Amino acid sequence: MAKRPVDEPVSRRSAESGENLAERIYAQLKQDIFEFRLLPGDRFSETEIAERMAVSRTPVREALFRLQREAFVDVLFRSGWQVRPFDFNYFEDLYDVRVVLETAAVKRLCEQSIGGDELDALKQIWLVPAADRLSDASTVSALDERFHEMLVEATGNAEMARMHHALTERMRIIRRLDFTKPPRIEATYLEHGKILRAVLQRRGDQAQLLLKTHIEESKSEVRKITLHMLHTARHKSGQERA
Amino acid sequence: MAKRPVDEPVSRRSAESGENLAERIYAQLKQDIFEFRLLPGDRFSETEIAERMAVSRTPVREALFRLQREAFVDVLFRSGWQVRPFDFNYFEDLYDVRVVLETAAVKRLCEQSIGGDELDALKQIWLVPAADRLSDASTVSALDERFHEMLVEATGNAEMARMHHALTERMRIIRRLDFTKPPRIEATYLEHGKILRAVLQRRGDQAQLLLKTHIEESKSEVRKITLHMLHTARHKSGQERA
DNA sequence: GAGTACAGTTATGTATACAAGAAGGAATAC
DNA sequence: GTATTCCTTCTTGTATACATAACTGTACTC
Repeated sequence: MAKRPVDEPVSRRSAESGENLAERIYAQLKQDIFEFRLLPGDRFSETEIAERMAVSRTPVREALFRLQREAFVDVLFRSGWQVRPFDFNYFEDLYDVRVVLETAAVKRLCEQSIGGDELDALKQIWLVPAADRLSDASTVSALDERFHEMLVEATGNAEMARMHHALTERMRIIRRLDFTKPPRIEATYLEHGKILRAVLQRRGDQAQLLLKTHIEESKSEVRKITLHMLHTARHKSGQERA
Repeated sequence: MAKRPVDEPVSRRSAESGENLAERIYAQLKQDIFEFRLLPGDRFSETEIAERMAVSRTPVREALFRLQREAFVDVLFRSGWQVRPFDFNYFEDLYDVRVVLETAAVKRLCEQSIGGDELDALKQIWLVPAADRLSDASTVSALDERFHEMLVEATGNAEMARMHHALTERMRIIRRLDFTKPPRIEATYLEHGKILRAVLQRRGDQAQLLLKTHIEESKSEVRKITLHMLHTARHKSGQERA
């Protein structure tokens, strides 16, 4: 698409790292939030970010506005920016929206017998012998995200998939904390397997119930463990900085 | 060049309307799209908008990026901006998402007997004698939007309401075209009344079915009439410009 | 006459300059 | 010691300058 110039003196840098600065800074900041280098409640200024990333304020502002729209940060009128503080009600609402979207998706999958490709792909990952299961927390966490996203994608509704993906991104920060303990990973394999089998057998009601229970379990787990995990993360991040 | 606004002092206006320029330009551009002063497929540049609104490119770009994220416009790499062309599959997907969110909402309203205040307010509007009904297309169109939004808001899930509101905004351009004919208005009163009564009687299944049918009817109506309406709107807008 | 090369125009992306207001600290009055 | 006032500093919002690449039309070559 983008035509390559014959010689590449300056355009090499932009080609390497994501086409434009604003995009790169957006991704970097989001990663900083996900990995608790920027903590909920932390305040910072545009200049500060710009200097750290060695760019001007322009792309930084563009990235920040995008993060603001996605509810990761708030701008305080002429008084800097802030990583949005934890709000459990907010996350619980998001979990409920996920229940709505995903149960609607599996209902459609069962009733219309569609999404064969996506379901096959999921089988390869989740319906495997116990010995073949993965155990790395961050890997399983990513697979978990994909499991739920693909259920929605399988319906073929691109806009619903897009909205669900946005939800997933917004919840990642809190969902990661849920995957630090092996029992949680094991339970995930068990429950995803059950849901998947129900969908493959086109048992809509059962699939919906299993899925709803599964998500609401995560929801309650999260509320239990988050405060402690956040403090740990905060501490660890503090050490890394020093 | 853009230093001195022709119509009004820019500082006064910003104090009056919304504190900052980017917000104002965002609203103005969105309105231009809704009212077909900017037509799907139209191309324009940042400078062009900036000069017309008598501001610099900075707030214009901010507004455009927001509109881009909300799927109203596309940026063509170093080749200007474009009002997103009509895509019926896209709008159909949005209608389906609305079905999912709103049926889930009324289900919850019926099962948990919540949202009394919102339902009361809706009663005042939709369950009135035929003589008291409104007939102005744009008024009824706005009330129609609020009807569906309030069903979702009544569940108390702020994030679901926010997502639904975003959907409503994205669909407004096409939904307006649906309300130009009196029969459509009458049908809306009838169907909203039925849905509302079912919800008030906590008959969940019936309410869901009525709502689903109601939305899908709009969806099919829209696909039928849009092309013609769009041409009319394009013509009218051309006359206004000349 | 057709195709290609080249330069001028114009687009967005990025950096920088400037404006206005909020926050915080120091100094002063009591 | 306490409260208040002013001033410095730092913040975001906006305007402008500059960089780079794509498009377009023209002139030239074959």
